Amino acid sequence: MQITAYSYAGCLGVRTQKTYRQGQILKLVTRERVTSQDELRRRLRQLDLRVTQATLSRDLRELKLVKTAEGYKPLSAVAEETASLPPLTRAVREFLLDLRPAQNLLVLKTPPGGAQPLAAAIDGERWKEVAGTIAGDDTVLVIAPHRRARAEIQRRLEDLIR
Amino acid sequence: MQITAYSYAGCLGVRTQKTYRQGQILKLVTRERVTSQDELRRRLRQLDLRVTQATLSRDLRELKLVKTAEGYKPLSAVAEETASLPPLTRAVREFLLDLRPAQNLLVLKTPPGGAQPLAAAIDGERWKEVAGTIAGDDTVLVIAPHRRARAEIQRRLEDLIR
DNA sequence: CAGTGATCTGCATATTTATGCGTTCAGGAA
DNA sequence: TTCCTGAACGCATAAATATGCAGATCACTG
Repeated sequence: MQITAYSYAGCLGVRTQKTYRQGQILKLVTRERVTSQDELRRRLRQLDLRVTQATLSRDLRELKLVKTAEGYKPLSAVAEETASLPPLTRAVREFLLDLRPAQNLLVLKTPPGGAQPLAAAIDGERWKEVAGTIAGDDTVLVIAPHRRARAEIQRRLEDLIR
Repeated sequence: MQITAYSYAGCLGVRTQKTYRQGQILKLVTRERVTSQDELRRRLRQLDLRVTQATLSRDLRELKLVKTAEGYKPLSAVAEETASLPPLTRAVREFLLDLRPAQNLLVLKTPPGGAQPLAAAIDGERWKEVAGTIAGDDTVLVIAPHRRARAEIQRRLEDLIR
């Protein structure tokens, strides 16, 4: 027996359907690909929820759903907290895919386009162990004066990963 | 000495500034709040990168940057893989904040509006241990026939968290 | 090199999203 | 009750974003 009593949304006064509607939006969006607010509006209409696009624009903002190439998606809580971290921490978590030492050098791998911002973030720290950085498209070369310094930089970066 | 040789973007032929530009976009966007493509266009112009809004629209898509109330943000790799996970896994990771047992019941806490989709996802599994679910706004009550079943459901949900 | 296909980009415009303002109504306070 | 106040919402439209198409340049290939 599935009880499945969705929506006792009426408990705050039947007038406002906002809470119930937003729940349905979340449900819809996590299940299927919805690529525009107007499409969402039509899907909701099938559930007897009639609202305008304007209202959906407001709902989506409140629910922190963002438009991606694959439709609206929740901006995970993880991604959010990210915004308040120090620049280097953010950059490392966002872009650093791989890290390999080579004598006094450190080779960092990132997704395409990620090298520039990662290198910028490292430069921003002004660590004295860093002689310089060279950033391509998906690779950053960090140059240290000697192996000992390289090891220290490596340790710090690895610490930031989690 | 900071070498900081950004941008040897010319390496594939000077003509295309795409790679370099996208690197700068990433850098800009992770550092400051950019709320529209036109604003981004103006910031880039200060770096001597002159492109139209149309190009930025394409860049942002390629870089998987999404528009949020606080400006454009990277859709973290984490959030992405999420899209391909089973519905219940997604729902749990996205919405489940807290989980507490009470005899044969399980009380799940979610952010506002998250209860409906989470309950729907649980229902979708059609587990025989689940007698039914009741979803409010930020709370789901999962009803099991007895404590043993509740423990099993709890175990499965906890497994999904990570 | 001439030819071919792929990529990048701008332009113009279609499509989509955001928002100022006005209305309605629920929930108090008096 | 009657009068507030604030939330929810639609309407109209402004603002922002996406895209079809065409021109330009590059990377190859023969």
